[in-house]
Amino acid sequence: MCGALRASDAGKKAVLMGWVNRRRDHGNLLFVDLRDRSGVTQVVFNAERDRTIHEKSAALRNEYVIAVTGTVKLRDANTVNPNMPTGEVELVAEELRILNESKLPPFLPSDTALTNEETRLKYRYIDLRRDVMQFNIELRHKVAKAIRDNLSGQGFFEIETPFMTRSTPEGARDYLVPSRVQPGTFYALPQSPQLFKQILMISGFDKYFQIVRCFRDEDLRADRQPEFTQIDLEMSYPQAERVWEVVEGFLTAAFAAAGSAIKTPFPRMDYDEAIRLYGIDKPDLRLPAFTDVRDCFSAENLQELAINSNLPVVAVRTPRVGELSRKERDDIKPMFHAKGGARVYEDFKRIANKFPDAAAAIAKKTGMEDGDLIVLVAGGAQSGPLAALPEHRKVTPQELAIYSSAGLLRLALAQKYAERHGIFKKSGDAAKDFRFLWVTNFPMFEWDEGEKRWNAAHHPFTSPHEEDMAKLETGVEALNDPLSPLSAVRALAYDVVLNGTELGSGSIRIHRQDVQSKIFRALGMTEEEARARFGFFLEALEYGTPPHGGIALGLDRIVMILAGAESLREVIPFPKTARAVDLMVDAPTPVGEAQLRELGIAVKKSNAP
RNA sequence: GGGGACGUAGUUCAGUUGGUUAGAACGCUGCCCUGUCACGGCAGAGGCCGCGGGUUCGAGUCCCGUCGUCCCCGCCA
Repeated sequence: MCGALRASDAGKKAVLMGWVNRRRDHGNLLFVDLRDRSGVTQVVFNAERDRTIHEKSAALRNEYVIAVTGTVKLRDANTVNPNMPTGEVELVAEELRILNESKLPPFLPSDTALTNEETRLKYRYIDLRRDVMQFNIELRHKVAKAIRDNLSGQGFFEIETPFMTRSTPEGARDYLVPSRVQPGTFYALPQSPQLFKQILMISGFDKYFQIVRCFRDEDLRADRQPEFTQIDLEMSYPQAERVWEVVEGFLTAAFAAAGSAIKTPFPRMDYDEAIRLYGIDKPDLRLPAFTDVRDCFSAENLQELAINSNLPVVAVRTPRVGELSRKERDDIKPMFHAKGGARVYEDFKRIANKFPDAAAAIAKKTGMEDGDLIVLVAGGAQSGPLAALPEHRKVTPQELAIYSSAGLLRLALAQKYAERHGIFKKSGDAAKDFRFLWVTNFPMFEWDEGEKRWNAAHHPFTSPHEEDMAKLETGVEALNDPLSPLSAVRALAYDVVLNGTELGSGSIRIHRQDVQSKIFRALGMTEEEARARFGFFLEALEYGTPPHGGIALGLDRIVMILAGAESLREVIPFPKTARAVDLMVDAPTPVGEAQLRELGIAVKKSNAP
């Protein structure tokens, strides 16, 4: 292999095959860097030593595929290249075969400047030759293998589930596959193997896992692709803590495979606490949490600032941004997307001028240091008096509006000034670079303001807390009430979060048919609707279902973070663009009339006025 | 569905207030070069300024539309 030769190989005969990475022509002396996935070795064609082969080498161009036979030679001390692993040796060419020529590529794998992504994706086969991509794909392989080995070692069976399955609308949109044998009917590609893995528990395979492709027809993001890979697992009889142990086990193995020693167990945090401290259910622990500074102001202060004194006043601290220019301060306001009645007070200096006592108290309470930026988010006075809220509701909708708009601003500011505070830079210390967290006790239901009903926050097979069953009973009687006791039902659901990215989501499932029915009812589904959608599953539940639970983690996201990449596309060999297009194969495409006819499908012309 | 950024040579980019023949670097082609490793030197080729329309004596530059890529919000049970 091109990356394998070392000083100890000197004098040996060797055959190297690979691509011409670079060519340096010195007249009668020609150097070629020969590349394969293992690395690069310098090959020397010397006219003095062998005129014929030197003449032949003149035809070599970038990305030609060649085979070179020669002798491994120790380089002279002054020609050693300490920057490459094979830099102590070179291959003196004795025989050259050009295995294939290459057209002039649109960009070279050896280019230092990165080509625009559109071109990279169109010529993905060339892009993948770049050493970074080779590294990422190899990393992906190692991580997946470590996880497989670890879960097998923990007694899990890898079991496949169907890709062509049943559409169960609700949640993400399905990708549909038309049936030719039964025209007018469709399979759906799985959004996750959720029901199949639960049925595997009912079937007695008490520890299941699968590294499996999932499909969701939703809009894309840097960390969301329409097809993505999950590490899906399920086990019988576990407490949530047991599932977390399993996950911490395989993540430790995966990160070890990537050269990082992470510490377990991961810290845990209630959903409500996450919202209060970070304004988001997937906090990035590398950045400082919020501080509630309402009590730093006097009642008169708050009135003067037109701040609602019943709601929290959140201080967002961004460390070490230094002195901000006037323009930079002005730029903060547009970064703030107010939810509800939330307002931003971005000019801390002005507050300090007007209310020196309050500012001093805030600086002290937030631990503000020189160069730190403090921005306040609070409820406007006009956001009105507090509605009479049921006391079981821990974070009220008005509070949530403040917390979550502050949470978004906190991340946007951290992103914008990443260069200055340097918190996102890898330090090499795994404990600092990888901040894992379990977020637990999610609410079971979320109020859908548009539809005026309750949705499952996780999925409808998630078990509620045993203690909250009573609230479920009474809540079912108040289905269309946003203040229904349903709001206080906690789910036995948990997310694993890394550096502000949701890696995975899981829960203890419902194993009793009567509880499952109640949940469907709470979601506004009639018995008939539930039967029509999930009948097969409800029936299966009635045949001796063991308690069970599990989780699914995004493999792509794990590898992305390990690779230090900004986008999933950097760790997926053949990804899609933001409009879900594969630029290399040019998919999706229209299909022929004949093919459609056979499927009993007619395409409606959509460019009607 | 909404907001924002971008689109100039094969590639990465520059292009001033709207003004002569649209530039640079890398890559490419040819010639020279025996110790380079992001080799060097000389010469050369290479442009539908994304596409369509408009304003103007004159548009890469201003306006409108459109297509494409990226980022964010909504969405992602």
